[in-house]
Amino acid sequence: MITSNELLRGTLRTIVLKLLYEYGRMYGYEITQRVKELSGGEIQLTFGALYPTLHKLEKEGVLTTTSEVVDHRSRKYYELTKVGEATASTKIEEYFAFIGNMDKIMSAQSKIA
Amino acid sequence: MITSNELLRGTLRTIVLKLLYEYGRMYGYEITQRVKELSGGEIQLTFGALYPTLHKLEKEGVLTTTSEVVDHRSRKYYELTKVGEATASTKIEEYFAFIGNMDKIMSAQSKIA
DNA sequence: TTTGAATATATAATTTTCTTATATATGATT
DNA sequence: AATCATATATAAGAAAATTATATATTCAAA
Repeated sequence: MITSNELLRGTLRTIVLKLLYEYGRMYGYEITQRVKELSGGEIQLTFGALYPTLHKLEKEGVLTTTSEVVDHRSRKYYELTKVGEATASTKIEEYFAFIGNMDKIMSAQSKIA
Repeated sequence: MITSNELLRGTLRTIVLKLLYEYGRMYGYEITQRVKELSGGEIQLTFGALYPTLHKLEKEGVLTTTSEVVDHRSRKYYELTKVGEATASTKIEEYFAFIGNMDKIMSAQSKIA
């Protein structure tokens, strides 16, 4: 299980934005569960990283929050703003571009079989 | 050009190990140039991140150094140790596994067209 | 001839980001 | 009664990266 793989560094914002872009409003716990589920249990976000990131994105105007009480437990839903949707869209594109470039490096071969 | 894309965070060790694994001994400047070349100019490593990483890997016994003077300029070559080769091999596998998992997240779709 | 670009390594200060630990609280299961 | 799952959050510390700076040589152009 990848919890603190160094490669996870730098991907948190991108993951959060992608999920909110795709699924609409979500709450923090839900985001961690969705990531776990989608990755077949391999990627597990930590709350200590997630919440500060969500709060930062809110402060930046990328997302807005609405609180609800469900089953006597409070939930805080996060949703992309209009600006946030554009941000997410850009980040998603940047992700695929970056992976394409990384792939060129990580698939490089000096010795041809 | 991706110089300080946040996605680059956490990939430096992996990139360095991959290049040394594939090309054998290289010097710091050469690593930055190879990365730039392989990525079509899109990924540019910074020295402030590269050298501390190389020194740390040396300290960990992952690589060894040999200094040479070429054209009156000193070069410090880095080479994987036997332990380092195993480390690199593992890291390379981990990279592809991680990307596979990220892909599941980044390709998720809620709305089927 | 001197200025700038390319080559080459390195460190220090600061900032950003993440990990780990901790706190709080409810509901369901054992 | 205890533990697991659900739910949010912060604080201390560590790790990693950015930005700035320093040093020095070679080569080409102005």
